[in-house]
Amino acid sequence: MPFAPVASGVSFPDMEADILRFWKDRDIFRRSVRERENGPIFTFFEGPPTANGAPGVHHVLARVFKDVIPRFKTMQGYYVPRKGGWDTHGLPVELGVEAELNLSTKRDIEAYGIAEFNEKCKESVFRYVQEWESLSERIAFWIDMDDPYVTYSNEYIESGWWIFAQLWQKGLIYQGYRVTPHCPRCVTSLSSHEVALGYRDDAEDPSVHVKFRIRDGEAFRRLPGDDSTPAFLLAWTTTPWTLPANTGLAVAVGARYVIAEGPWGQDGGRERLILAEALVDQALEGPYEIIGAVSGRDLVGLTYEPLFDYAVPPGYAGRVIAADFVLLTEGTGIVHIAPAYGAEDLGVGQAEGLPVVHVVTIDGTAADHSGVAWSGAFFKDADPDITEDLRRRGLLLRSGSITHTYPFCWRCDAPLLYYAKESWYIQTTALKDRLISANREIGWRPEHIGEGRFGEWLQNNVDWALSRERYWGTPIPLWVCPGCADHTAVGSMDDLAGQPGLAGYENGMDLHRPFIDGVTFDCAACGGRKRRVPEVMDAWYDSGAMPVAQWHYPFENADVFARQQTADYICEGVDQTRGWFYTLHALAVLLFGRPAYRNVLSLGHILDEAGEKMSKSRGNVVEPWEILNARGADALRWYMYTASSPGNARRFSANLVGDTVRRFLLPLWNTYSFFVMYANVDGFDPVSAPAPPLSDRPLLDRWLMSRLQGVVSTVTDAMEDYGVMEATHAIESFVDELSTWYVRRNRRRFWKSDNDADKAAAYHTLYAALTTLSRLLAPFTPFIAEHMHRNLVSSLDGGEAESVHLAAWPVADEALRDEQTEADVRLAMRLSRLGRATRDRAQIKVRQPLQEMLITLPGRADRESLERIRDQLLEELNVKAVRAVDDESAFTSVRVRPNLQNLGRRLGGDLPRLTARIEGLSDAERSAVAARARDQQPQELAGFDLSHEDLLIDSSDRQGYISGSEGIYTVALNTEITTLLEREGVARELVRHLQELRRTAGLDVADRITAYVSGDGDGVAGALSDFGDYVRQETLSVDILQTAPGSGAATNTVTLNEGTVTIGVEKAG
RNA sequence: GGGGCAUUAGCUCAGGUGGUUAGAGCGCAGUCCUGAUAAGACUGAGGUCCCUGGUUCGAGUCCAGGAUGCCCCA
Repeated sequence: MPFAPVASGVSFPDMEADILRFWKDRDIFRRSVRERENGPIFTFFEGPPTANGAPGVHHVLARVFKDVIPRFKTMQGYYVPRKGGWDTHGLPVELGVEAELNLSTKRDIEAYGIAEFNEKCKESVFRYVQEWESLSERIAFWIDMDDPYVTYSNEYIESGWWIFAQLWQKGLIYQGYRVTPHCPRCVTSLSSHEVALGYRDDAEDPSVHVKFRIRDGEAFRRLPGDDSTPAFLLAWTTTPWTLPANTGLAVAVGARYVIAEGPWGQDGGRERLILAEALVDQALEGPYEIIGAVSGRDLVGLTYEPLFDYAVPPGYAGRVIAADFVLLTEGTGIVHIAPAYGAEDLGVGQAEGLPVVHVVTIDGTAADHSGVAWSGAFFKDADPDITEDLRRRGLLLRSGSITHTYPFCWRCDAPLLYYAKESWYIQTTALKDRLISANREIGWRPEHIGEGRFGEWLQNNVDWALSRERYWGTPIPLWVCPGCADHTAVGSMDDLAGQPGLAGYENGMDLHRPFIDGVTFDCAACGGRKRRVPEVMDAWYDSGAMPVAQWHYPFENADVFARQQTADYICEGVDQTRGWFYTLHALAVLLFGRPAYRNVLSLGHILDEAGEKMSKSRGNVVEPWEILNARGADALRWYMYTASSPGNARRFSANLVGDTVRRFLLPLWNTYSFFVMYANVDGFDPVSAPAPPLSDRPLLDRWLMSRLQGVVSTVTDAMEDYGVMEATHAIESFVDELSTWYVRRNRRRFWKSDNDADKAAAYHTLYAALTTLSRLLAPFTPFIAEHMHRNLVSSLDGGEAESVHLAAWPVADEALRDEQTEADVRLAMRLSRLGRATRDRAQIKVRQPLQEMLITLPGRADRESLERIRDQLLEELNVKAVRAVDDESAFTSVRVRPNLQNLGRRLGGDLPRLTARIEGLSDAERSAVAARARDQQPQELAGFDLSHEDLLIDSSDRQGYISGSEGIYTVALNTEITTLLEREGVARELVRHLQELRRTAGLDVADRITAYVSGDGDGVAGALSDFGDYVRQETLSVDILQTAPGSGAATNTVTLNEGTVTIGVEKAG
């Protein structure tokens, strides 16, 4: 037997386990990479996961898409090294450990000990590494996990330091403020995720309208109204405690503002208030008059008296600035800006040069100022005092309270505040233009991310705040002198080791906090002692540093880095747009002036069946192992590739993967199993058996080979454009046609007893399709592809690759393309479908032969096609003849009747004259009349003027025919069943029942038998007298006895032609 | 509040550059075929292509506005 038997019932998970063992034993992954070492390089970057949680099905999505492109490129001959990695730093890791140790504040952590805390973090990040590795292996995500990069390693950190020093030298690092959500009780910043946990919809806060007095000056005097009437800018806020920190007011330049005058002074004196026209009715009450209007643009530059002067710089004048976030739907259209307490405030404040003024300390209490009543009060508790103070001074127009959404700490329930802290920044805005132009060199899938989500993000680029006042991260390598504030950016360990007066440093020491904090050295400028700044890097910095740091560049691997510094392909979830996709891009552009990757596939999220995001807290996470154990990795992979465009969010459930098995994998496997079964019976050897030239093979063989080339080229083109879904859909429809048309139509060629050229052609054709398919499938369903390849190709003599993953990607042979043949077969399939539908309607089963099928074929090309596919139609539809006709008149007749309801009353006794005329119409006349009527044209008949409503037109199948149509094609079956046809039908029924019995009796397909047929009804006898030879031949019967079955025979009773018949089979001789 | 995406059959989703009759799988109903057999095939029912306008000879597709959902950012 040339091939190992392939059972049609298969357990994909078991099969895959065998393949996994084979890959491991024969080191296939490593070899697939190494054997291409001299090919052109194709660089893949792994966006590393954090192994402090178990991988879910969404990780499978990312990993199978990461996997498929490198596999494809490898087969195309590229060298595709795939270095794995682990992301290990960051706040989520710290939070996990905090929860475990029951710590809730930074004070707690420091009391616990930074060294011990970081040790716990380090332990936690590999807690699930085993799980990640085994899942990756199980889904056949091929990545080098033996030598991964680990972001906490000293080497990785050192490369990060080098990058930082580079940026420092380019002058791209500076210190500024950054606003973060802050919990005053825990004294810690919260991540956005944590903030989201604590929103409350029913938070009650003050709502106050306050008046900022405009300073005298040129702009003031240009305002409408009397200069002697004081003028104020009216602003609204829900956080009175931030008012002492106000340093600006923002307006919308495009909006109209009005000057209202009314008795708002302390003693009822007249005052002017400026506010947005659209909000006058909302904001003002009581008598007032509008005395003029100005545009927002005109207000910009006005200066005003601060409400409080104790915190702002001495003599400070507030300034009106423009901002695009000013709303005209609530408030006054003039927004109070306190840069220390709002991200937008800080952003616009920095752009406009407003000072950052703090009036609250880090633990949430109002800063001490002499003479300030609320000194030391909790910030929220200061609101009434501040409001009252403003009222006393006549600076409050209204006060009340509102209920709105406000965030609270998810741990301790304290109200959060947005708080500006000193932070280190990378000045990405300095290279904004290059960031944008470099983005145009990147191929985005889906395309819209590049222009949309990512492009917009770059357009609105703000500097990257990269420091965190945390513990478990890459320490910022910046040492500062407390005396003269001189900074040293350390770019390597050698750099550090070479500093003058170094203390606390040891070779090979852990570079993390707290150890690195103890390293000090002398300040060259003033002789002071330089200490490291306390912050660590944002963990995103680690991720963006990965192209450099994974190789410990520039300290090692300069050659490797030179070849692999730009990725040809990366792939992650769409949530990485402003994460990894951005940090990679930013650092590469800043350091090297070029993009970090050429192509990026951004994946949509996986939702549950109800369209809800999967999350642990919702409890709707699908466990990947359940699916893998039940259906296998190929099924899950194929599902991921085919189910939806990869960039779209997709609803997921385990059932859908089961559909994949039924729809695709099983038909594929059955086709493969079919081939092996017969090839083994016949001892077919693809190497030694002569292959008839393709031109000598039957139409369907040429069709299949042509289709195959088409699929190869479609899949190749799609994959080169990262169109995984398009590629897999093309394969899917090919497999469908292979299984439901080629194999089904050609079964007989495989099991007939002649070992002729026709059979050889069939074997070679199907063999070529299956082996090419195995290579096309290799990147997508690596297991089944491997099984097919190992069994069909590697098993042969002749040095073929022992793994499909070491084989070459197929190249389409255009010479085998044959458009005409493909069109022929398309027509055959279409007409067959139509014929079957018509039989269905006629209630005549396919096993009953019919005399003739007529087909209307309008075009000459189709008529020529018909000649080539006639045999297929005869067999497929079980008719004796197929005939093309010009139109439907051969099998339908048009009927024209007078509409008696209309005509009866009108014509009365003349009616019979018309009726006679209509009945006497010739076929041609009748058609013409019907055509005019259908066209809603009036016409004259037998002297009567008739509208189209006076005639009833319908058509019906002619006696003995039944027809059906689809598009431009109509077929009609001659339904007359002659005695001979009926007998042939019975014979075929008999054959089927005997075959069925053969199988249930466990006979081999090659066994010869004696058959018994007995029972009432003479249909059987008639059928056997006319078609006995046929029955014998089909069932391999030596003899058919019309008697009760012998005692050794397997028997069955069947209903045949409405009679009950007993049949039996028995192995002959 | 800003940006992005999605909305097509009961469900999950396809539908380059506008073009004859909008498709697939699942599910449902009914058949068929079977020397691939615990497979397979076919047919049928099922559609306001989210809504409203516009451009066009022609719109599921392009444009504008709106609705709903999801994501990112505030």
